[in-house]
Amino acid sequence: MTDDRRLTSQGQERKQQLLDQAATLFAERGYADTRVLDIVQAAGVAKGLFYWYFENKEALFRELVELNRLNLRRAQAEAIDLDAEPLGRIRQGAEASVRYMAQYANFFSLLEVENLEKQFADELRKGTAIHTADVAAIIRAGVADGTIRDEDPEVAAYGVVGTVGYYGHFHRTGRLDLDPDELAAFVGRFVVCALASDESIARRVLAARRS
Amino acid sequence: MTDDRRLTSQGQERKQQLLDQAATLFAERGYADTRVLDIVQAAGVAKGLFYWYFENKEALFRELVELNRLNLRRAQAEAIDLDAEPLGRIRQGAEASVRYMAQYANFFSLLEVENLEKQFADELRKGTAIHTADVAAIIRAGVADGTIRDEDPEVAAYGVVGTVGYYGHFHRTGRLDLDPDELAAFVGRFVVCALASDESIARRVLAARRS
DNA sequence: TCGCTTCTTGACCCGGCGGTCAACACAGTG
DNA sequence: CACTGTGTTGACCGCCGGGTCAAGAAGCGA
Repeated sequence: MTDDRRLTSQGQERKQQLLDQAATLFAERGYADTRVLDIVQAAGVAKGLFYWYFENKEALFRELVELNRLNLRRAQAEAIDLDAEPLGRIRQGAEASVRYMAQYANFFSLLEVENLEKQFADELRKGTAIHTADVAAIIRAGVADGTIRDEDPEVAAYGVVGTVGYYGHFHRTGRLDLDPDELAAFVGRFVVCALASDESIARRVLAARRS
Repeated sequence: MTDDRRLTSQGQERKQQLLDQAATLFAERGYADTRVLDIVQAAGVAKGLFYWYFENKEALFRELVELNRLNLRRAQAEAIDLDAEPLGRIRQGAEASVRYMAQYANFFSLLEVENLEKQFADELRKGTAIHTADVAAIIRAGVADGTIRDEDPEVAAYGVVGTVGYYGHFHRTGRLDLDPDELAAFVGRFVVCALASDESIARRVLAARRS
């Protein structure tokens, strides 16, 4: 199994190059329309080399998705102030996600990935499920403290995850020509207003700044 | 061109059968993983018959997407009371869309389709673009009359379209086990709260009933 | 220099899938 | 019944893309 392969630093660089090129191409064309040949040509290497580093096309894709998921999660964790109130945390996480997706436009949102290939659906839903569960836990706390409308936290969490995913998608596909920070701020307002139990709470949360 | 073919009633039934079977399979497996052979086997006919009715697999898919788009649009138009205030219309359209998608689970939301195949992307965005423009026009009126928060109507419209699309997707893929009417009502609340300029307006709109 | 390991190449293989089309069946009409 | 048009069949074809692997190159350490 290529996963257990010990690579020299040169090997690691080569592998990363393939991953980078693949990420760009998958984002541009989708998984199905990106051939292994396209990836290796973009990297300037021969086709057989691909299989030294990856078991197959699918394995490379899964590795990319997992990397993306972990990086997104890290960006969210870094942006979220654990001492903030629940709705503030929702806002921070949503804004961070939008920024992350704008910055790494060659990685696509989890929901886009989820839709792309049915063969990956069950496993790829893992990212969405984890993110949704995180958001739901925060919403539950917000409902309990009265700052978030009394809705089912699981259901509401899908609204946050979906909003982030869609705005990432529209931005990446060129239909929203906004500065990433502007877009992140808009998405933050959207989800805060959607969830806040009244407008004074929404106003307070949106006025909060984190440095 | 098979589009100009005059079909007997028998031919029309056969063609519809193929479309129906294809819709189900595309929804279950995606376009790429659904072969022409799968479709004709599901319909109980021979493979060559497919090409009597459709130029190719792609043509069938495009026809399905167009049918779906028109039907969704019709469902929205029927649900929207033109005399209602803007935010109420937004709510009605969103709820109708969610209901439509729950009812026709073998047709998928426009945004899902959009993501599926890059080869169709430009044309398939037509549905999203039309829907978004409709919603934006309503939002613009709502911003003008002060009932909708002062945001860019185009940007906000993507939030409505995206929310509907995502909730349709989660419901269809079994992660939201809600009655369609319940789900529609939730989505209606979500978008109304996200957009309303203050909570008394949100309350008024959500209290409104249309028989 | 030699031996071993890692990395790289590209011609080739093969299975799968979209699409073809000659032959045939069926239905309707004069 | 003969003719015409519509509808149907399935063996076959060709192309494409994922994957293979023997041969060779490069790198490293003794």
